[in-house]
Amino acid sequence: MSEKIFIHVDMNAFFASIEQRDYPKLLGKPVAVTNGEHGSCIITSSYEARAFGIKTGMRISDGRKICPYLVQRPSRPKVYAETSTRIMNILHNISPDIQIYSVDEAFLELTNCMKIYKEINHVIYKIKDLIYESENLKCSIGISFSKSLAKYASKINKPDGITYINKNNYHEYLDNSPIDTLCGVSTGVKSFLNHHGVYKCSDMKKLPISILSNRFGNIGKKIWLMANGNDFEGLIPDLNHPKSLGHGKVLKPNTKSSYLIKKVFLRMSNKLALRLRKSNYESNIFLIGIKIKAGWIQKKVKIEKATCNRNDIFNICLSYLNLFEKNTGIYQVQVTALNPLKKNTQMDIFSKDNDKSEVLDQALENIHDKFGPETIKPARLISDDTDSPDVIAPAWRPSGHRKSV
DNA sequence: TCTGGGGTCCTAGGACCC
DNA sequence: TCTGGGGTCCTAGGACCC
Repeated sequence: MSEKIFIHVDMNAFFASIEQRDYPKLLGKPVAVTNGEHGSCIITSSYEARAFGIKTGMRISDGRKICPYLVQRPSRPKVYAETSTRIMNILHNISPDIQIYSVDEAFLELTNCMKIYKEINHVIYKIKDLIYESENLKCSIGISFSKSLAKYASKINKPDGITYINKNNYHEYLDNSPIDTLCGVSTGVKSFLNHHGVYKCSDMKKLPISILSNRFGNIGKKIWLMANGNDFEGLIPDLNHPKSLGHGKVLKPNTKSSYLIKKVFLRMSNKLALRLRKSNYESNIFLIGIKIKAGWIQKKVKIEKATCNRNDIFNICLSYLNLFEKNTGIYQVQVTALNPLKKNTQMDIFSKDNDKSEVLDQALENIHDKFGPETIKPARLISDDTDSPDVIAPAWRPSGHRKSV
């Protein structure tokens, strides 16, 4: 039985590289991409910036302290999304066995198509060439007999690298690697493992798999197998629709102004409604949450009739908010539609059967499409500081890859 | 020192039923 | 009122990813 072949394609400093590509004067310079012109948090940075110690999540002000000439660029989600879509299409043409892992990462299984390609190197260089010709961007590729090792491999030679981990050499790579280099091991699992004397992957041999599975269930088992180079997980096909769609906003710590809190809920509701409508989704379960000092307090609210209407959603938020004392200090809010489903019927905006607010929403949406978001908005939201630009999340899928129902 | 925003998956345990 | 046993559904919340 021949072994499987997986590759993991990872775009190098994706957003920052796109900025450097589109603005050549940024080439060779330390670039930090932030959420909008005045975003305080660094989403990602160019390799030149990383050389100074710039890291994702760092505040831009702290970044400037270690890298005075750091160039700040507002993120352009639309451009990144379009670029990603083209790249994923290229990959899909190489092999239909694809799992799009995030906006800039994908797994491909080449086991079947090796009959056509003969040499693994031919495929790898073909991918790199096609992406470079199309997008003027570079990627790193990891090749191995399992997904987790392929992902691990793609990180080893960056940028623009190729790393092949096979059955003969995987111990050399894996054994001395810190346990948290594995995808799936973060602070929680890591501290548990450290507590049991596991610091690098080879230490895992000393730990019975049952200890991990008792504590972390199936994920624990999977991590144990990964550390031993025995991960058997295949590609996970893309969903037909997302499992949730939502927005949240971090507030100034301990915000008590109910006016401000409602305003943020209104904005989140609007954003969510707009996004639902754009993809023709609606939902009848909403997760509303506020974070107080002690942590999150969330509630799932079920309504009778599924909706994508901003007023409906906002009203759900308001009734939840009413459960709290007026003076509760709030740190963060969240509005999420769970299990959104495609609307059954095409809405005719001229039909008399549609209620007014739906027609209005449709009209607003058309304006937003033409002139950009929030050309028209409720008076309460004019000139306010609660907005933040849209962000691309890992679950985001290039258009065309998420099959519509 | 948890920075911001948007997701997924999994599990323990309570509610409810016979 | 808890005695026994067994099953399902749902929820809250933890952990992780980019």
